[in-house]
Amino acid sequence: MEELDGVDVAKDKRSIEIVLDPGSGIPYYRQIILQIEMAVADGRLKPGYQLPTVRGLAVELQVNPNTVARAYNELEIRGLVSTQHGTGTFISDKEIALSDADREQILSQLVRGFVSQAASYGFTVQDLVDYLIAYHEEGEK
Amino acid sequence: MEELDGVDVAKDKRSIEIVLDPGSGIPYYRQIILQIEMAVADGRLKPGYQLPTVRGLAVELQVNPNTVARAYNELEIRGLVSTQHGTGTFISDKEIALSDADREQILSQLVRGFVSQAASYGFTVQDLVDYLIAYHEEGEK
DNA sequence: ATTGGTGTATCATATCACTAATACACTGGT
DNA sequence: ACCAGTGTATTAGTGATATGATACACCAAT
Repeated sequence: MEELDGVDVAKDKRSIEIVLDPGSGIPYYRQIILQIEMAVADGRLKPGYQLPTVRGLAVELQVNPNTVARAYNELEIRGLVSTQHGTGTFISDKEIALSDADREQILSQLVRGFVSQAASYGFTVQDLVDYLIAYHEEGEK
Repeated sequence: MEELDGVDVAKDKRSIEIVLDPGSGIPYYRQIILQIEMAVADGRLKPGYQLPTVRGLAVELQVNPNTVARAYNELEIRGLVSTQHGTGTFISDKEIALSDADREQILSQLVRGFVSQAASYGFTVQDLVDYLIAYHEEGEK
């Protein structure tokens, strides 16, 4: 916590901005999850970074510590973060947290749900493939 | 209900087999929705076909008529079926129920949600495209 | 108009999801 | 050992969700 040579030590702790929208109909704990997911996905949070403490974030968001804890807990189950009791909650390397078989299973389940949902709107799998490819190329430019 | 000349009249009414799994954790009304969605998606139910009546299906599934009605109601909101009070519930042409622009918008939203969700598990869009294509080819054989 | 079919509306109830209050348990530096 | 910081567990209250009981309303054929 000191600066030996005038250079700030990397604290691996970034303040991530989390905002709750009470009128969204989305539960608080889920809003927290989503925003952390996003931050990880787009690189704002990197492996090793410490998340705000349960209490700290709870005060900031004017919410019960349990609500934050629940979000963190669910993120840990998914392997996105790793918590040390008494120390804090940190972003983990998601890639290696799950076995390939697990990832395969999850992906399968996600796709199945997606296809089913889209089918109810009359979309075929071919539609989805086409659109997704377009979406992919879109994101690259 | 009679056969004048020995030929069954086309009734536009097919008995679609719906099965409820009490242990799946999926609500009955949702299971009904899903199975009808699937049947429409793969062509077992075509526009104009009449669905089982609310009461009939309720008795068959040993469930309250309200539960079936709820499923049908939700399907109507999505435009997948059309109900005539006092007459019955029928598959509608979903394809033309929505404008192309609406469909595009919905598809976009679905894909966005799917990609976001998958991203939280560390999957890239490329992963999704690959898997979806595999899934598609799988379904064709 | 009556009747037997259809979907609909209202209310009750059991269960679950979400959040909070509060107390507990672990960790690291002093 | 202490203490200030961290996450955790238990319990309870509120609201939403899912289902059912029951009565109502519409339609078509007679």
